[in-house]
Amino acid sequence: MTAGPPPDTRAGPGLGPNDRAVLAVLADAKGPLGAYEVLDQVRRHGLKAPPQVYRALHRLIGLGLAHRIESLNAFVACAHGRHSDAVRADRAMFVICDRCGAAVELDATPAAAAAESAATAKGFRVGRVIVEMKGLCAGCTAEAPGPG
Amino acid sequence: MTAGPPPDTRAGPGLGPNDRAVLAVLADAKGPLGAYEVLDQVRRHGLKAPPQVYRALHRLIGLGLAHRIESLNAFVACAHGRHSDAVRADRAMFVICDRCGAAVELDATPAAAAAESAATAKGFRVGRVIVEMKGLCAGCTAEAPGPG
DNA sequence: AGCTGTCTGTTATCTTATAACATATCTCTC
DNA sequence: GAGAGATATGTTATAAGATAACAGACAGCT
Repeated sequence: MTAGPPPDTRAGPGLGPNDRAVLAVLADAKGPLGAYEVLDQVRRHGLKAPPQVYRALHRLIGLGLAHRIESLNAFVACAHGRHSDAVRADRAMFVICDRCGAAVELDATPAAAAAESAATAKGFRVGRVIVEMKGLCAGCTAEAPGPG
Repeated sequence: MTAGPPPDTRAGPGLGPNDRAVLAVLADAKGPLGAYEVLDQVRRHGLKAPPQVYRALHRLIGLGLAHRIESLNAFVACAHGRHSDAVRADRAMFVICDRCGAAVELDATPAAAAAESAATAKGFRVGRVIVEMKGLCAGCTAEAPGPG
């Protein structure tokens, strides 16, 4: 038999130990994490430099296991673990609470369809669609002042 | 009468000379500009440091005269010069050509409504809605390889 | 063994954005 | 026109986000 432990394929093929460490940190997080916050958390796994984290993040995003939130320059684990072919990774959208920082992943399909329709009418061929909302989550709305 | 030239109010009240310089650069640009690209262009107006540019950009965005494109960390002049109350500044969306860098501003109202609907159903109170699309513009689609 | 491709480690650097503090300017009031 | 308050500006330093470039390790294949 070969020496060494068998590869851990829990999270799917093609993931190296760095990828799994980064994914685990994102999955445990309460909300979106900046790349350097991830780095702080994975130092105990031996990762030391930004490129290691960014490489893992890029792979995870490519596999649909994580998402980048553009308006925060931050990253989250995908709420679905892994997207099926039917639910494309780039059809996720986020609502982000300005008060508590929580980010909730929602299906972007209807919004993306409306957006894509307008773009296609202008002759654009659309690839990725980014939809992000800022506001207050249910809990923070209850506590915050405001109309009605 | 007071000494000195009368205030230039072409672009509206409340704009200082820095704001007008930054806005003029954005309006002349072929596409979205990074804050440091703007800075390079306004050095001839005497601006020297990033905070001067960022402060002007923040004011312009607040007034609806410019937009930030989150996925590019870049800025554009608003295509409409100034939004009326009826067409809210935060109801603009962008399609960005990955090949030539062009960014076209479109009305985000239908897409934003669809997105907001999903968020409201989860108890969110929505403020700003960000919709950005990446892809190929009509011209670049014609030149680029691909299906159909 | 030798080749190839992927993943990893490391240093240095680049880009983007803001904190903090000082100075000036404008306007309103008395 | 002197003083107070708000707004705009200038400047230095630094925080935060991201990548280029190169070196080493390791698996699978012929």
